[in-house]
Amino acid sequence: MRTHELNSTTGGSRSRQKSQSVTLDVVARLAGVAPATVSRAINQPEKVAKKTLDRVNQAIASTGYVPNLLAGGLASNRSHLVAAIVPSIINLVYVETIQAFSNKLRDSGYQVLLGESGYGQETEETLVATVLSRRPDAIFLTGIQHSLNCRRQLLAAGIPVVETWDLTPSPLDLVVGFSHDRVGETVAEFLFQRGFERFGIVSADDPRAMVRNKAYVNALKGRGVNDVPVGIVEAVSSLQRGRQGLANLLDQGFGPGAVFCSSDTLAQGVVTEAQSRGLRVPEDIAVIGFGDQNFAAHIFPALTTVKIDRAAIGQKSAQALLARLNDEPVAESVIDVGFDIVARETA
Amino acid sequence: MRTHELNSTTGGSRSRQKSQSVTLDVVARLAGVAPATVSRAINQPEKVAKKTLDRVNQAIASTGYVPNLLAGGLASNRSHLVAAIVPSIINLVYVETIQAFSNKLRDSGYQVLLGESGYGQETEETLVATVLSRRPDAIFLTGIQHSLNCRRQLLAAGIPVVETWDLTPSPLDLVVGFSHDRVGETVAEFLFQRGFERFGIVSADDPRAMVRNKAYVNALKGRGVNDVPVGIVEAVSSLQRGRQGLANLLDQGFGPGAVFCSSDTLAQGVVTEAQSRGLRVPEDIAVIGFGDQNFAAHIFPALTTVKIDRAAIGQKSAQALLARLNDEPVAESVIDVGFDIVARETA
DNA sequence: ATGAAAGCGCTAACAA
DNA sequence: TTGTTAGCGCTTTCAT
Repeated sequence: MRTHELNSTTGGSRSRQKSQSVTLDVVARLAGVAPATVSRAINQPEKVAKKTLDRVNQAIASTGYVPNLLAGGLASNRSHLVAAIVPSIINLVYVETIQAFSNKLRDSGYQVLLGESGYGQETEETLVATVLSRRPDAIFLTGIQHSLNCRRQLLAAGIPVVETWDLTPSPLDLVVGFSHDRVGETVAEFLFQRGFERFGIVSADDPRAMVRNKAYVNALKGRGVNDVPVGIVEAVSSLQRGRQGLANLLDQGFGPGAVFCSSDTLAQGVVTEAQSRGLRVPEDIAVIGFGDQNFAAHIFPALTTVKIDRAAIGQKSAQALLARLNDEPVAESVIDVGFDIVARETA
Repeated sequence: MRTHELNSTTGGSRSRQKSQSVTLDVVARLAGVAPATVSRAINQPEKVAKKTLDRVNQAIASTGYVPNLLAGGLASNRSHLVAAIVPSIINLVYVETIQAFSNKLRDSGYQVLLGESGYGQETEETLVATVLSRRPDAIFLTGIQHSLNCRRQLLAAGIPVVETWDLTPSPLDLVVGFSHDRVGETVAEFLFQRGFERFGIVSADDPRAMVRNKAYVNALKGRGVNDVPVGIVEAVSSLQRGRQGLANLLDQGFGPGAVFCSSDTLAQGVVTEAQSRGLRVPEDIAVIGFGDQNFAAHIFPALTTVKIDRAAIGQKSAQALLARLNDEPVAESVIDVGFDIVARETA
């Protein structure tokens, strides 16, 4: 028996509280109905006579009854929990997607269980197992690369799955994202059109960024640009790492030219480093970021970047999952949210 | 019966999967032992003979068994879930605390259920109820202000509670944080010592920031400074709002002087706005932030700020909660993590 | 519209 | 060390 003593509101006396002893049965007895009726009153009030409903609600209020969703989930085989796995919770970019996802699901009575996988497949696999033990009704994944074991577990769980932030013709179930290949190409094209002659990269070593970088380099190669110096930094972007990245590039003799960054944060670091060295942006160093985060439009000079509708990824993921959960037909299992280049002052 | 079809690894065939039908009993039968033994093998392996353990583990591996924690939690009255409620999940400052909290708890087999309350007591109350229905073993709260109903619910739940990011002599149960009053005073003192003569504030309208502001203004008053213009912006800090905040102050005729910001993000906005107007930092506008976020040391000029050990709040909260959960004596129920002023270039 | 009864998958005494 | 027996608190047919 676990009980704990909490200070009362007055901060004074300490008395033993029986832990959560108000159950459905207690409410039922108090309302003079069967437990099943209380259950219905809570979950399908339209199936209960108004008079009964009132009595039940009053009993609930007077007891302060809080349903036990562990029991409910076990009995109904629906946990009303949706798991979401992101590489990093301190990366705003993913959190904004999760926020939209979460809000949309909340409206339908689901709660989101958030997990942080880091940028490796192994930790993802472990996390998926952990999270599946809570029997979520559906699961949100970041990226489309998962270990074989992870795929198996997901398959065995028999729940709707949405993979996000990328695209593939053959998703596990559903996929909502955009093409990183096309981003890389489009950025190359954009910078080329702007008349830059030297091109560099400052990128985190995350897999999706690498895809963009590769496409960028290839597109440039197609334009006759063969030397594209790269400054790779560790996976969690920060302003500091952006500064290091540019310093690195400059050390490699990178002259006047444009730098494609794998995130706006890194881009901001590049701008900062340039400024602190007295280099002009964009004349000496032009910069294009990725993400169009909130600050992008407001730093000085304003950041040119690739705009990703992060909230849309969350919303559409929720929407698709909800359709699955309601056994509605899903119009399309591959949803492309696209991207745009927002030309501001840095490139 | 909810079953869903997922593409198999090969992306080809679509076959119905029975949803998670591997239970403890199946594993037990396969291993030729009683269900209880499998349970022990998983939860207290030291109480099981090595030979038996091996057989069980093999059965688990070959079936891909994933325990059902809803059932486990119901039976044992321990969900191995700890709820954490923060005002905003897109505010890095709180998320960093949660990350440390989460990591520490993971080591002891707990998973964190994260909830976002916004900056109001009502939504917090609703969220607490929602979250308690999952029967968490403990709960992490941000701030010390909660509605009466919320306090009641928490009390009734009978679980350990830690309030954070603030201090009070009479916590609900445990509190880990620092004194916002003292921050305000200390900042005033610091700026005064540096020889500034005019003082302003750019602040979000969140309650804890307001406490700091008030203490700052009072301390200044004690020094004979009576006019402290304030630029208040909406609760979610952003670079843009920082810029607006300074613009606002400047419109009020704020001359050369120092500005105390309620977050580093706002401070960065203030610096940016100053720069974009050709004002010198710190000569014309000096700035002190709050938080010492990762970027603070690396923006240009480097930000002077109040350093809060956010990870320590998370760790110590986890530690204290863990002690409660293990029925160990808790040395102190009020834990002050303190703060420091980091003098860099902006003030 | 409501009630009775069975059981979801697991853990926790207690026996053996 | 292992097995047996009861539930945990709910939802869900199936009756009524």
